[in-house]
Amino acid sequence: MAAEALINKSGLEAVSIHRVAKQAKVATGTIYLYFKDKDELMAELHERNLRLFAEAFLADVNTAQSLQECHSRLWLNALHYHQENVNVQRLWVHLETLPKNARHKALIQELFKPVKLFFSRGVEQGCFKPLPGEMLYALAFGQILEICRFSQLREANFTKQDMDAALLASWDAITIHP
Amino acid sequence: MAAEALINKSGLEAVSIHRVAKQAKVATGTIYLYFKDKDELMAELHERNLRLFAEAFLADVNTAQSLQECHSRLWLNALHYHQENVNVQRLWVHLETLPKNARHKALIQELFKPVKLFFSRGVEQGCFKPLPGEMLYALAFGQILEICRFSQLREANFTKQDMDAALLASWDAITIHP
Amino acid sequence: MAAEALINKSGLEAVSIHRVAKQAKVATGTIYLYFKDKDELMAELHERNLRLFAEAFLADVNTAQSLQECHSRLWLNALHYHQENVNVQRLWVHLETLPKNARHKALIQELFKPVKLFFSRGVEQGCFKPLPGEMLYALAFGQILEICRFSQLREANFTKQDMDAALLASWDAITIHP
Amino acid sequence: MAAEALINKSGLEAVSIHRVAKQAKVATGTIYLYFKDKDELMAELHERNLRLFAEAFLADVNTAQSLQECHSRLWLNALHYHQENVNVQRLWVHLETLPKNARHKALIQELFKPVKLFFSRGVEQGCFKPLPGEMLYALAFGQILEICRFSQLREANFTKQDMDAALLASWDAITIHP
DNA sequence: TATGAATGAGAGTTCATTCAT
DNA sequence: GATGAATGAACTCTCATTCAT
Repeated sequence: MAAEALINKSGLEAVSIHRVAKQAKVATGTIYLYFKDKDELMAELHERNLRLFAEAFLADVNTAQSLQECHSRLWLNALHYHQENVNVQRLWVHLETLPKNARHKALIQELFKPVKLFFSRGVEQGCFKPLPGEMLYALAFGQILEICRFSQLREANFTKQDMDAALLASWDAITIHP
Repeated sequence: MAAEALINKSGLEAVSIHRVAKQAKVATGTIYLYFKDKDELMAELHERNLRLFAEAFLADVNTAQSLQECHSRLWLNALHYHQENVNVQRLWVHLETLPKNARHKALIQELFKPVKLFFSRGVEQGCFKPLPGEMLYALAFGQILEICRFSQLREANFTKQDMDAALLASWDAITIHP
Repeated sequence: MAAEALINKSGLEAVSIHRVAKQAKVATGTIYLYFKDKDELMAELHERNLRLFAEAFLADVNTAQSLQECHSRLWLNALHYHQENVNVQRLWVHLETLPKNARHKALIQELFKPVKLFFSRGVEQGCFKPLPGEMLYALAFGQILEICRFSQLREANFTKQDMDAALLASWDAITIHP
Repeated sequence: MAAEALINKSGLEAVSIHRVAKQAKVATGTIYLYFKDKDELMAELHERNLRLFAEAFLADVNTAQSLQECHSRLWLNALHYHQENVNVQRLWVHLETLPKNARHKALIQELFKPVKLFFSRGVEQGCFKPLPGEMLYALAFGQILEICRFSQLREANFTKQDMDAALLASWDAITIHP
């Protein structure tokens, strides 16, 4: 989508219908044949981003793998995605304030169902803490955005070892300890 | 500050100089007596927010307390702050893309120095994982924003027990395990 | 052009984008479809004025005419133009302070080439003083603006004879005397 | 006057009451104790400029000198003044469109009386063309602004000889030829 | 007299949206 | 379906002017 190129090039503020049309090499009015208004365009952009993230997040993850292997892949996938798509964060934060329609929530449910299953599997096996899936998600992956922010703002330069330790810490956070 | 009320009322987009002036019950031009331009207004708003957050975050925390007690208070302070100041997140993400000036970074360093000390104390005592302060920060508190997001979007209703477990998980994430 | 009408009606200060749009009976934004910004609008206005002046100045002047006939027509043309376009002077003075781009200077060179040729012809024939074209221009036509100013401000009412004498004086100024 | 410094520093557009007050190291309101409004301030600025110009114009000119000596001094005085006070031209053009009050006209009459006398003396002696003083003024000095404009815009570099010739041409313009 | 904070109209400019072609 | 000129409200910012102190 053309709007995406714009965001990555010049930031969220640069997204105007005019510029999106120019980038997509169509006329201004044409945009309105495909989207009711700018909000809808942004919502679909968000949906697209969610799909892309889900795809990247779940890449090479399957039920045949051990819990820890799954966790490790998910965590690293999320890390790499956010490291490479810095502007997406801003878009998310921006769009998440819009009134969520049911369709949207259903999509999220569907996209992240495998993650939910992964967590419930872990809980059933007595490996993960007995908590709701959303909470385990937050505990397991919530640090990633923060880590990326520190890296991006050059307030910290984390080493490979630091990252490995973070991955392990994420595992420590969700698993049961003696 | 009037701009704050607006953000909490109608979101970041609603912050126009006109509206800020109206909210503050002054004329448009008056704003420009106190701020060079909108960027400065937003930057000072950010600074103010940082201070307020730091204050709330560090409330009732002192070096006489045990590491775990400190951690517990910090975590709960952060949680409550974010639960009560939902829109602040969006402001932060917005403002963090602006070019950070040195003054800004210095402020952050200063405000969060006690947190840094807390982490280095824990590392020295062999209790926390030997990682940079920023990483421990991300591991200990990074889930909080995510937890709040889930709560706010009503995608999950966490119980008191869930929250306690999350606090413990945060502790698990940063401490060394046998 | 609508901006022109405004200048003639209410002076240079009255030229605001809003008013120009109103005069032209279009919306404000429409102006910006045709001009990048106000500077460009003013620059094109200036260019237009230069062309109109050059056209009026050179009307009915050709190389078949004697030097004195040429001079006489040029002088009267300039006089009539300035008498009928009083506000143009102000616009010129205003615009001449803007940084002149190369395109602008080239236009002036081109528009007034015939005048330059006229002066160099006169110099070659030993009739005009051997001076640069610009100087001869100033000597031959520089009084006209001043004459118009006096007339306009009603500080003097010149007769037809006065004007004829001024034309002759202009000729005296540039020609060689025994 | 403080406004003058501003004009010479940053041009006519930079003259705002705020800046004038700052330059003069008084409060904004203080300006309004001495001037009814901005128009009056500008009018007095104009008056001041007229006085300064008249003074410079008439420097070292007296009735004991020959007509040609007088003319020569006046012409050179005017030239030097305009060469050194480029911004004044713009101010004049700007202010001359304001409605001239009687006081203003009287001042001009008074300031330039010696020039008028000079011209009438020349006419009486049969040396100058029998024309109104204003016309002779235009013929004798009207080229100067044009010469300065060419010089300033670097469209021409006049030599000392060119200038001398221009002075002579001015004399030729106003005197009677056999 | 002198101050300077406050005013609010109006400047230039952008942009989501419409509609005749 | 597709166009893109036109719209006009809303934006940021400036400035002559006022008035309580």
